[in-house]
Amino acid sequence: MPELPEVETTVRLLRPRLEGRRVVDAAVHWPRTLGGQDEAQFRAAVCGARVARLWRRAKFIALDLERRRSPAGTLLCHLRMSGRLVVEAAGAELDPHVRVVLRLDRGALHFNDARKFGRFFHCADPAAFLAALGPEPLGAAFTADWLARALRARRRLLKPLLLDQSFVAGLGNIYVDEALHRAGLHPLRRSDRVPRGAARRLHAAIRATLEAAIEREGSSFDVFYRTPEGNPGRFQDQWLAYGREGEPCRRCGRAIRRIVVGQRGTHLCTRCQPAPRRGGNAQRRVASW
DNA sequence: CTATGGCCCTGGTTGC
DNA sequence: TGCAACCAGGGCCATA
Repeated sequence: MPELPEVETTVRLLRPRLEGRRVVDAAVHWPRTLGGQDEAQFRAAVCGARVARLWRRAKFIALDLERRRSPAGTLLCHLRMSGRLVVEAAGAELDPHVRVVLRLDRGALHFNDARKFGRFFHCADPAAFLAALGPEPLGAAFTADWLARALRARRRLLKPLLLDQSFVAGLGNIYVDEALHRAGLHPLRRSDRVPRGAARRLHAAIRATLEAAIEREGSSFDVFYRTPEGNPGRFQDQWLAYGREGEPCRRCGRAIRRIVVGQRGTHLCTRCQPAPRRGGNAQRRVASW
């Protein structure tokens, strides 16, 4: 599943092939990819524009567009589960899962998305569109101190909170499990009961995990995620918890367990990530008046 | 405020 | 062997 490291890898590898290119034509093969936007308006917004800059915010890939050197809005792409962006040679054969094609003055950008969850949005003001997102975990605003306070300000289970893009933006199921293992924190811990020192460990773990994953161009474990050059990522070889049910914890040797938290498969070491006191998952409702 | 569950989708896996 | 049922998973929405 493309999460921050996979999206960052996509942006980095796509940048030299996209920046400076002009969109000559747009074909939408699966209209729902536009999420309700009018297809004709979308095509009009994109065709003839030049890709001035490619950037990332959370799991969104953003293409700043220009016409005659003036801003012409931003195309935001979200890969969701199975989306992939690749620049192909002009006239390249169309894979049956390609949902959108932006024909360029040199080559063509193919949006391949088997599960059809990915989305393309054209918007005039991306900052407004992205305003509801929490801080970038690799950005300057995401400090250990901020995280410690933010955890205390909420009363959520750790894992669902870290998956909440309005809390921190960019983590998904894999990297939350990885970061929690690295920090030695149980996914069912309540956020407001995480001590300061543990919050600092979590902060460091999130950053280290993401940086290491970017370094290895993300994680691939099924047919879906590939870099824009067609290569699988290499971080799956270094997973500590995710996808390792029954395998020994790399730190202590105990078998990794899989539980379900908020409908999500969750992987952890019950020795390195001790369960919270009194169950933790049960929201004990105390009668009060 | 927080939690739960449905929905969107399809390819891969599991079960019979 | 063949086929149906099941499931994962990000984000969003309605409901409790």
